[in-house]
Amino acid sequence: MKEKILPERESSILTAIVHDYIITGKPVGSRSFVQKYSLSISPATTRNIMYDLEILGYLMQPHTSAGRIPTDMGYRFYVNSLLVSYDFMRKQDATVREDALKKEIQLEKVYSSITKMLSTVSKYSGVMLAPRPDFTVIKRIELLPLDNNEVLVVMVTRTGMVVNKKVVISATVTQDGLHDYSKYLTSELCGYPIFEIRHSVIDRLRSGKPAASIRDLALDIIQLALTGSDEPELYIDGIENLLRIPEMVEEKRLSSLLNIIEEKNILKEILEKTIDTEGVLTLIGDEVENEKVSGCSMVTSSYKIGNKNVGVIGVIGPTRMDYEKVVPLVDYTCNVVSDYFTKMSK
Amino acid sequence: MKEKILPERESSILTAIVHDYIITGKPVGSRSFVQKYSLSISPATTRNIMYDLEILGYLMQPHTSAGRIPTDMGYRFYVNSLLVSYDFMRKQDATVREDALKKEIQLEKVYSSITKMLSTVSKYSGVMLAPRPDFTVIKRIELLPLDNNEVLVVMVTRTGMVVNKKVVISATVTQDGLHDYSKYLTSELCGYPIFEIRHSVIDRLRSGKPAASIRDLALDIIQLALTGSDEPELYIDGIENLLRIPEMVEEKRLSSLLNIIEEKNILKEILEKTIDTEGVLTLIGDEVENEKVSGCSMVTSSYKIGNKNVGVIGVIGPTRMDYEKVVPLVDYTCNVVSDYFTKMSK
DNA sequence: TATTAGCACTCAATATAAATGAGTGCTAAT
DNA sequence: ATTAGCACTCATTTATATTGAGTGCTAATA
Repeated sequence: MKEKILPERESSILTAIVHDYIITGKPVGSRSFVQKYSLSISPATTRNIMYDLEILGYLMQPHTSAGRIPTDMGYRFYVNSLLVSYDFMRKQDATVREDALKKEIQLEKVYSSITKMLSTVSKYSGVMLAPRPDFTVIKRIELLPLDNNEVLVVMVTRTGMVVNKKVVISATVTQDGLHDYSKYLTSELCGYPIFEIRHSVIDRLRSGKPAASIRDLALDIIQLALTGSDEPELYIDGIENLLRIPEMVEEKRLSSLLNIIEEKNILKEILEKTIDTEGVLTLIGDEVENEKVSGCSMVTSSYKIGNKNVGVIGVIGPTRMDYEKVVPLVDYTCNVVSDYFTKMSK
Repeated sequence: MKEKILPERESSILTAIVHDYIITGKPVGSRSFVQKYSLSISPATTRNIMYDLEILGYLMQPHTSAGRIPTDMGYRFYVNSLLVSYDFMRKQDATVREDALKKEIQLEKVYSSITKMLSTVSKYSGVMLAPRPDFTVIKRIELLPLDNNEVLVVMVTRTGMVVNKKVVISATVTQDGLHDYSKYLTSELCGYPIFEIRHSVIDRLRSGKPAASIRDLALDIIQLALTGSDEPELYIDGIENLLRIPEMVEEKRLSSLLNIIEEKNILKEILEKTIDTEGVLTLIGDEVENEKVSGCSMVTSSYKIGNKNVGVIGVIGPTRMDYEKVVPLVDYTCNVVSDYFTKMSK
């Protein structure tokens, strides 16, 4: 959809109006507007311009004798005309620092610290769609005896994360036996992503030339360890923040929000749709095509491992969100996350 | 503090009033009260009794011409006179089933599923103070090479949980070397709780008779792996639920609540204080001696490993909480958790 | 003596009416 | 094109009844 070109003055007034509304949350009226910004045009002129902008669909009036508020299209214009400045990021030291993440070997903690940080800095709610577990590339497998017939499967991923699974087997095996299994599995499966292991590698190995006797049981164990859903997990943080925003609390928007939190699937779907987008994506109001999140906006960006998009991070807030700060925040964080995953996977 | 004995009729009226207020949240007036419960006494008599109960401190009036609401003391009387019935627990299949927990080897997930369940069933907020990490008894230690000079320390606890730590060392060691270290560490440290290992066992081993050359580096590694805070972690779930309760949302109680969620320390302290209590503890309103949580009540219970109290679970809600359901819920869940931990640690 | 009908009184909550003020659109003059 | 001026609109605020569920007290009743 092509955007109409607005004359300079109209454009800057529109931008200013949207900006003002984002800050104050109150409809912007002509008189107080020119006064506040000491403009050199009269309220009447402003009114005329506002009228034009309303006809064009950028502004609307909540009721006849009120000031103007931006439509979704108005926000869109504002966001598009935003020359994103990363200045304020320098002042923020609460940002994710890559080296802080590096110490962590538990995926869940990495994810939650990223969302926590997004919500803390933005003062809205931070979300993260984790990479599909199936894309994880296995680097090393170690089997350890736990109990009579329980085996602990320790899998080290290419990104340096460690995943544990408990597997119950019928046969009993010695510790030395398991040690051999581990070597076998590591040598055969190292470098493969989980989905390949599940769908082809195991079958290939099974039907291959009759190998050592260890083969079948070892494969049984890893097969069990890799069972489980391939759903990418969704992390949310900072819902409390949204409750500090008046227009969120009002009406039934609150309960609609709580529903979303409870059934994360809706959000998951929305985020999954955006995964192939490059750069920061702002979804304003109804652009998020889901009536349950009407009145909300999302700023998202897909992070990568290497040059493949594997997941999405983002911030959810009211339509009246401080895009000027959130956009660079999401962009910056996304880069950090991409770098982190990419470096780790080398 | 000894409780005054109330005559049968007074007592049952008080109980009924508190009950009614818990359900409706509205001050209970004499006329509608007798009507609603088709009592055989007149409103006037009820008023007299209410007056007495007010003098005794069980009830109060929000304003002169309103009905009565319970004081903290009134709630206390109600809770004390509660003959806890576990009937409804049978109908709840959303409760934690021990066998569901048994499949899990990640402590964090066990904890969060317990709190999630507490909040889901109670419709309030579920909390859990996890056992101090230092009390964990080590059953088995395994060292695996990760990278050049990074070692993955896998610790299996007596309760069957698995804890991973990454340790960076200066020396380089072979895989076989690590294997020997593992054996050494397991044989020396198995059966000791972490705090003993930290405070005495390591020292003792170090100063013992000069052992194999592996000793010192092995001890270095485990020492690094065991560094870290001994703070018991706090898990919270279902804050959303509290936002559905009118009196929580009103005034600044909401923000006070959000603060608590943000700095978990306050709650931690409160819960830690209760850890040596046996059975279910109800803290009503100001009995939680912290002005930040005024207007809230907590129902808690300490769970055990063997016969030692190691942590606390509980439910946080408004003073006007449905104690009749929450008390058995917390009690029951606590038993399940105790049994679970105890069985696992055998 | 314990209970209750009756009555005057209170006061939050609700409904109704008036006043305010920030906003608009339109027109005519600059 | 811009703007001063003016009549008009309407959410918000303020002021003013009205209502109704509640109380306490007193005197009659069982």
